[in-house]
Amino acid sequence: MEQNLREIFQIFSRRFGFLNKNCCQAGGHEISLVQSHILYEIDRQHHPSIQQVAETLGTDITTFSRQVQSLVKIGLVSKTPDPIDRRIFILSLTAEGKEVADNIDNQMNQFLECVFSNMSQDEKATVIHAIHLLNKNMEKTNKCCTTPLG
Amino acid sequence: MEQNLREIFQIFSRRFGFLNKNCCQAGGHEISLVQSHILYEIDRQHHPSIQQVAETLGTDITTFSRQVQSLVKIGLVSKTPDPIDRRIFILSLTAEGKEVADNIDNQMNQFLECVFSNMSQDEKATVIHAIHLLNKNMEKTNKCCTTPLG
DNA sequence: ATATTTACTTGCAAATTGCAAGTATTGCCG
DNA sequence: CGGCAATACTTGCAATTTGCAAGTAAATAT
Repeated sequence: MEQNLREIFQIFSRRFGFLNKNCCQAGGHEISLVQSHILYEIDRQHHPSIQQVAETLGTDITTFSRQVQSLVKIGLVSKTPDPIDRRIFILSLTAEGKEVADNIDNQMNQFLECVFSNMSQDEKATVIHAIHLLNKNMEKTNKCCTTPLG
Repeated sequence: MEQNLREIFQIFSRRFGFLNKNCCQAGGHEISLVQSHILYEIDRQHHPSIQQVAETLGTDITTFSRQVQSLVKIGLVSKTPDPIDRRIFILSLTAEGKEVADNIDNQMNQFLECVFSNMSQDEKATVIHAIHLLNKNMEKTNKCCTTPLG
């Protein structure tokens, strides 16, 4: 029963990473994996600042600043100065950016549905419940271990 | 019940990625995330060739060739020509490399145990079972969806 | 015996990264 | 109010990482 915990997570995480990579072209835009993550996160958060998204993704702020610039240049993201605090830029997806993000999301979900299609309803529910459990507990465990999570 | 499947996986995968990143210095060697993945995979496979590991990790072979060179240079990996087919180089961890890989692995598992420590035995078993299910089904689903997994 | 394939390596040139140092705006404290 | 620190973001490098093209060397096919 006490197997190597890391191994099963490592394999799963790698495969999920491949999936993310493969779905990058889904929007017809050939964006990079990093850009895909950024689109995803801007879509998910409610009018986030540059700082917020950079931190969420664990990216250096200067690197992130440039990534955003490139996404603005290709017309997928727009930067709006915060009306209250003008040091801050609010990020949002353009119509085109939203479309790309949605296409990627659909393709991801489609693949995942496909993975689940070989499972019973019970198994599927179990898996979803398990991931929720993991997420909840990983969040709680931020300061538990010697190495803090970023 | 029908929530966004991708989301929960995306969050989990990202967090697990952070964990991997944070454990890179565990061996006292300050290696990069990519190097950590390579050490892990060399350790896991049984005397793999350069080609094999590159493919497993989804890395371009030329990039991978250079990554291996750097790991050889810092003394964590050794390249041995295959006695039967001399085009092939067999990869293995040096004693030091094995130690680094083990340290990282221990730290990863330690953190994961910590995450599980807030769960009941039943919950833990459920999660482990769920990840196994996922891995099994993701493997089966290679050619299922329109976008093939790498 | 020659051609093709396979495994791996190098030459670039482009893209990505992060630290240091910058600007601009806001908040703080006397 | 005025000056000083803090915050949000941007640019200047310089180093690293990346991948395609083109190479070498060994094995396999014809």
